[in-house]
Amino acid sequence: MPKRTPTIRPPQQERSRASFERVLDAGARLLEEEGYEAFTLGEVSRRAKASIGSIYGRVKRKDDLIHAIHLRLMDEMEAEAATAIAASEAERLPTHELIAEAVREFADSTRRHARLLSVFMHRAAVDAAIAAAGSAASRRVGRRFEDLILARRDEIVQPDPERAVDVAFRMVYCTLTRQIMYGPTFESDRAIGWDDLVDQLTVACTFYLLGQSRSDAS
Amino acid sequence: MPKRTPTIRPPQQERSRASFERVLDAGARLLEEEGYEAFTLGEVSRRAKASIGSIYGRVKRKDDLIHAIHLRLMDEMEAEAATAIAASEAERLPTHELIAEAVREFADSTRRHARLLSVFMHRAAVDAAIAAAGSAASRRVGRRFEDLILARRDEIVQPDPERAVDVAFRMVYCTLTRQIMYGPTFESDRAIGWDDLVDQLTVACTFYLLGQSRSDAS
Amino acid sequence: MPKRTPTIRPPQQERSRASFERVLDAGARLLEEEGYEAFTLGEVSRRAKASIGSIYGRVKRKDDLIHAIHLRLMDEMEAEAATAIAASEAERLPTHELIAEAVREFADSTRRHARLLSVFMHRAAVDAAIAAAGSAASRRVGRRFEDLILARRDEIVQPDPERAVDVAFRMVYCTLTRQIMYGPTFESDRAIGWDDLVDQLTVACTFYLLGQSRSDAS
Amino acid sequence: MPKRTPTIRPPQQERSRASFERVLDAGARLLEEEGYEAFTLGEVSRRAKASIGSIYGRVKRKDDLIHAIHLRLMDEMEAEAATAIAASEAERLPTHELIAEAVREFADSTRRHARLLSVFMHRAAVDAAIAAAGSAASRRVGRRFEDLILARRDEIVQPDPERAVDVAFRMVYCTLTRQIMYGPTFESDRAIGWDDLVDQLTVACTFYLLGQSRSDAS
DNA sequence: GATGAATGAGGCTTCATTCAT
DNA sequence: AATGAATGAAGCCTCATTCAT
Repeated sequence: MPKRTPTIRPPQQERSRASFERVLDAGARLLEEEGYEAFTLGEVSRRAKASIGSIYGRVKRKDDLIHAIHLRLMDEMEAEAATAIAASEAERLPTHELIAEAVREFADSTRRHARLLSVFMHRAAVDAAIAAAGSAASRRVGRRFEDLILARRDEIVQPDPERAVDVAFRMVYCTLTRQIMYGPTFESDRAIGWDDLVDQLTVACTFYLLGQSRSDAS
Repeated sequence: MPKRTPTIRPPQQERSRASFERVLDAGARLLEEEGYEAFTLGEVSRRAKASIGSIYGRVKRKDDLIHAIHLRLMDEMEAEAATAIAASEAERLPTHELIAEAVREFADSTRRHARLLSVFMHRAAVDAAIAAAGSAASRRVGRRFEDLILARRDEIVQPDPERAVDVAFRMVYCTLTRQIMYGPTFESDRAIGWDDLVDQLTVACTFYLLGQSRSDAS
Repeated sequence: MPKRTPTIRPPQQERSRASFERVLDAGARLLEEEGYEAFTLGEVSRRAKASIGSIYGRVKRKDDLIHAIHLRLMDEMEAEAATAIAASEAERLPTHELIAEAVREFADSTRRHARLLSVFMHRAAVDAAIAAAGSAASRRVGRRFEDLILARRDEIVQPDPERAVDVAFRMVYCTLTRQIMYGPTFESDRAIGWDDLVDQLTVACTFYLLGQSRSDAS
Repeated sequence: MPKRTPTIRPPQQERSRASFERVLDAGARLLEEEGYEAFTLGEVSRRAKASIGSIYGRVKRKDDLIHAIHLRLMDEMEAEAATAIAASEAERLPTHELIAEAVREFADSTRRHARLLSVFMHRAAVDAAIAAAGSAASRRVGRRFEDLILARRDEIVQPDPERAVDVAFRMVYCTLTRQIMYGPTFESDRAIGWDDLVDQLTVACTFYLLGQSRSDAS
């Protein structure tokens, strides 16, 4: 578990750790509530009741503060994913239920952090550091998802199981993250509910990976 | 065909029309090449060899210029989609080939306009007018896609064919647009090629919509 | 006479030329009166009655404004030197009077621009562009001084006349510029008057270049 | 020997003295290596491994720290000058060799401390305390130089020997300090070497003070 | 005394928008 | 209508100095 926060000067007094924690919290809430364009140091400073100068005591530039908030989120989501996957593995479920569970866990975590995640994903288009960290976190989650299902490789009907599992993960990942980025009616008139969409993604993955017969139950 | 450009003052003279056309072209290229943050009126004016004042003669504010460029792109992409769908309908293909063709046409159009589309999609998160226009265009394309396939409704194995076709469109739309926004290795380590991904999305849709048996051919 | 002002965007309207001229004047006076540390864009803008933004319409950054003021000064001083040297050449004076005249002309010009020149000389220690431009101007003046006297090369008693004339110019240049940079009592308790110092430098040069005998008159 | 350090609170404990000594050393090196603009208390503190607070325990404000460093340098250079002059006096040299020796000693000392000295000279333009202390030190050195040579007053050919020796000192002082402040090619294209320049200054002084005949040897 | 975190004034720079010509 | 210069509101960032621990 390597430390990945080189852009932050660690505080050397307890008092300041708490203050910077307030800054990170205020910054995250500000991003959630008002979006990136409203994320000015003046506003962060106002909300966190910490001077601009004290923020610059911890980070070298504004972007580094964003990165710090991002890393916190990525770490939190990864921990959630790890816990969920470990739980699923322990249960010895039939494969189609394993897929359903994995998709649902991922969906829940994504939805829980929807607003903040969405801001960072947009930021990733422009900020290489966020793109790199976000991509790395996604890939780690993706690897876990794929390993979990590849443990049942012999049930997969596609000729290249690795590729198929990868495509399945992408479909789930991209469809769900798009919903949180633009809402449920961006690309279609149908206002499909979140749970309904998650179910259908599960069905689609099951058909695609396992073939029709295995999912007769659903 | 509703008038969707209320924010632009139509030019009175031919010479102005040409000049504003240059502005739209230069703006589009600037967005493609340098992204939204570099899109300043000063730079647009420089590239289009048109004065800032003359731009303000056509639009009330900077965002309206972005909107005008966006609308042009949406119109162009919709026209492409309409042509493609009409061609597919005329061919009387077997359903799984129809799906493959529809997915491929959509993918081609998306890819052709990748850079510019990507900028506008990010803008949509922050600019309600772009979100609305982008969503409307996507929905029109989605409706066409879904109607095309729903013409074969009785071949669909899912209990709610409308919903299933909708989910299928979303999976294709979201997975492909995400690739153009973040590249092929954002969410996964596997560097899957564009064509390969398009193929696999087709397979996944076919399995999901038609069940395993119908797609034995692929 | 090459144009040496690449850092300034030339105004394209007459009105703006006048405004920028006011900015240069106000900037020069501010430097003279308050020195470099007080040279803030806010103060320049206030004195020139021109907005900060309008200054940035002409220069890319604050330093470029300083450079523009510097170049104006260098050009003016060079023109003065050229005129003076031309006049001295025309007179066909005996060599020791020629030296006296050249030294005096240089001294007058230096003294006339003392305050501003002093600011720029200090700036040269830190700003490479000013050092380069200041050095180039000094060298052009030095070359003229040296050529003027080397026209009488056969009267020079030192074994390497070029070097001797060069050293003479340096002694005059350095001693006089130091007086304007730090005043007449920095390096010595004796409060020597400017004219007296200029005279003595002339005598020293004459003894050094021509030997004792030629300067018996002084 | 007047007390010239009123702005520094003397340390009460031995440990503090050592710590403040480290601050002075680090500050001097920082000025030498990076110049005045990089001289921030944060950086001094970092280099000296002493807290900012502890620096403020010794000095009332940042400038006072600069002054302390400056005084140390002035004291050191004066001690060097005193030693050198005493040695020259003891030797009973012919006058022109005495001049040569005095000039050379001064040149050596100046050159040894070039970087730091240069920073302080520029600072003197803006900081009156540095100007005063620097001027006082220069004047003490100048007085020694002049007294040394005025001991041979009857060999001086100029009508006002005091003034002539003063001018000679100024020429040497100003020409050499300018070389260390701006380098050997600022005011002239000719790249004259340091030793060569020192020699020629000696020759010039000798001609000026003693007349041509006495320096035939050189 | 020592520490270093916190403060906040102040400087530079950008750019959408206005407006005189 | 067209031009592009002028405006001024923000925003970022630095650092001398203070002060709680």
